[in-house]
Amino acid sequence: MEYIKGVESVFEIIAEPNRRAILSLLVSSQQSVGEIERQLRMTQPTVSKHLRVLRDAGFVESTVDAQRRLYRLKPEPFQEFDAWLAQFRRFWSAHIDALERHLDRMDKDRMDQSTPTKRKTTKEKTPRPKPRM
Amino acid sequence: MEYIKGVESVFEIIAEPNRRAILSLLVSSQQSVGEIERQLRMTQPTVSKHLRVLRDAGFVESTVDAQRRLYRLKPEPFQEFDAWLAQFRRFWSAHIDALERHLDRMDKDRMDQSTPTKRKTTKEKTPRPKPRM
DNA sequence: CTTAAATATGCCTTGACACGTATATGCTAT
DNA sequence: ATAGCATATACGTGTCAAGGCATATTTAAG
Repeated sequence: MEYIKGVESVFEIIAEPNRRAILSLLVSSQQSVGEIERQLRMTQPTVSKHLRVLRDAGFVESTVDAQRRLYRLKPEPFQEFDAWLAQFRRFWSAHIDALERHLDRMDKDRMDQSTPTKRKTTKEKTPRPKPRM
Repeated sequence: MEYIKGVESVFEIIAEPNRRAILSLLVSSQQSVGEIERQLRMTQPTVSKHLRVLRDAGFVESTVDAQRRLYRLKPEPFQEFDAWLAQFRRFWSAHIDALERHLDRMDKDRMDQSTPTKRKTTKEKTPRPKPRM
């Protein structure tokens, strides 16, 4: 008997690129495992495993069609993600055009917690670490 | 040689619970590393590392205030989530009040919304949906 | 029943990453 | 200069998920 392994959050589910690809594929219509496998060029076990994860998390559901399983989207987890995003939506939509150009420009003075001392133009010194590619 | 570490997508960034906590904390106002450390009860290196990841991904930016670094949100990455969610939004909103009829809706909706349906007439046999609730 | 097709699962290896501890760097005041 | 605080990074370690491969399960058909 198998019991539930990891109750992954919605965020962990969609962190996987292949799973996002599967979800995007299912937007148009339901698909069988084999169809997903061919369109996304993944091996069959990989597709099945991801679908298992997606189903356990409520992203998809399946019906049986002969030897195939047809998978289709379920809406609930997306709503959950949207709910999380909501707390930031107000923030970004307010700043979207004004702040965007401003930041793009360069870094500007942004000090309000004054410590009366000498500081260097309060410049964000983004160390620009290692350009990893 | 140097190992080139993974370029994490915005989805991988928010998969981490502590990072989501930091982001939520910054919604109200900018915070220093020490303030985040205390409020979220994380060790200082952990906070700094997560902030580093968040900054590299464009979720936050920082300014220098004496010995402190003040971190605040940046809006761009959140828009990316919103854009990704958009492809599912129409789908799920139609489901909210008609969950029980969703199997019927799918076929009909595909034609209504002019979805690029490239389905290959997968014949399905009466998908007897199991009553989920 | 046997075979074939489609899908699911188990085992294993590998690599990513998060954390803790220790240390380095940056910044300011004296 | 030196000290001291705030933050950043390096290194070692443990954990866990994703993929490959082999095999089990399911379903249909002969």
